[in-house]
Amino acid sequence: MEDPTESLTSFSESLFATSNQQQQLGFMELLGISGSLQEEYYFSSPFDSMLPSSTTRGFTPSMTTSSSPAAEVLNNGPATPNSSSVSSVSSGGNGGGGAPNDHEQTTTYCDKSVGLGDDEEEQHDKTKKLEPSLMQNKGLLLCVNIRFAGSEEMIVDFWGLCRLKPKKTCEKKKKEREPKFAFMTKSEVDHLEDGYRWRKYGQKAVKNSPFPRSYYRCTSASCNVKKRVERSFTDHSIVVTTYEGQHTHHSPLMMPRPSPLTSRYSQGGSGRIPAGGFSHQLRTLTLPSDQQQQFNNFAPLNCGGYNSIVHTAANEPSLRGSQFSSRSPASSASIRGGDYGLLQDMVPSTMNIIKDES
DNA sequence: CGACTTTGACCAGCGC
DNA sequence: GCGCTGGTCAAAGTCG
Repeated sequence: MEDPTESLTSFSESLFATSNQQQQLGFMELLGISGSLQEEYYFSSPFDSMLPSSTTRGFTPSMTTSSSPAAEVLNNGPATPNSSSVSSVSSGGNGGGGAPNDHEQTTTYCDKSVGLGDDEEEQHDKTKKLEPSLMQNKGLLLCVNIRFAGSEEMIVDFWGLCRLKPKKTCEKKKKEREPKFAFMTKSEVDHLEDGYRWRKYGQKAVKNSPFPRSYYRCTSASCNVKKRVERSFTDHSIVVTTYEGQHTHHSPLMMPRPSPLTSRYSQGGSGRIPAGGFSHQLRTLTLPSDQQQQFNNFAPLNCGGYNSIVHTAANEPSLRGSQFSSRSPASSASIRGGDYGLLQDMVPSTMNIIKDES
């Protein structure tokens, strides 16, 4: 059976890597991250998308495999206690010089569920009770591989960005919450070092999962950022980290290790977090024009100078049943400096975001 | 001794 | 109203 993580990774890559057009799209525009977001955003679980399409609102991928020298496998070495032991397939390009992969995946997405308009959504809600996880899965939008630096190479997958529309019945009741962003990380360690200091304040057993969920709070006095860490019950190697809120301070563990790549980004940074203060590299992402439009259609909000991308992709024929061929060697896109600064608020600072300049 | 983790208790939201 | 679940609190324990 195909590894669902890999398959979804493949999909996400293909989303960005299928065109020769070099249109660039800011990463945070893709994410729709902004400090003034009023809704909760999630990166949906890939496994939600693997659920039967009759109940899933995400893509329903089907896959084939074939050989491709352009693909690569990362981090096949033994696990280290503090690093990922598992890796998913990354797209081609230099990407750190991984070995060629054995197979390429061509992913076909029958995203009948993606693109539900609000009306359609409501109709859907009326007729079918959805699991909470499925509710989050209103469209797989984005998946980015991030690698840890050096020997602690790791792949982090950003899964589809979804908007969780609050139920109308509880709109008034629910207290306003900070925007949430979830990251799925293949890792053996639950609590990934992300440059900030966290204090664990709770742990709860999760329903339908043998793994407990841990609750952390940023130890900075004025910072009320929280994060939840739990393991995916469908793939125990995946750690789901959900961040809530935005840091009001710089990373206390930030170690300035400027590199040519990071210094480049530091020039265009937002100033939010000094780009040179991280050893990040950005893997460029390119979105073909039609797909960029697709992502732009996910962006009804324009907050803080960033066009957020979250939107139901209603009536988007470009994604319906579209077939993406991954491992395009021409894959690249850019994450602009300002977006990058915001990204660093979200992404563990020990991760390297691979910049693919091929 | 301070910072952090552990863990049981408590509370609120939600569905039935 | 009741029970389930998620989220948080706080006392106790651990560690450097």
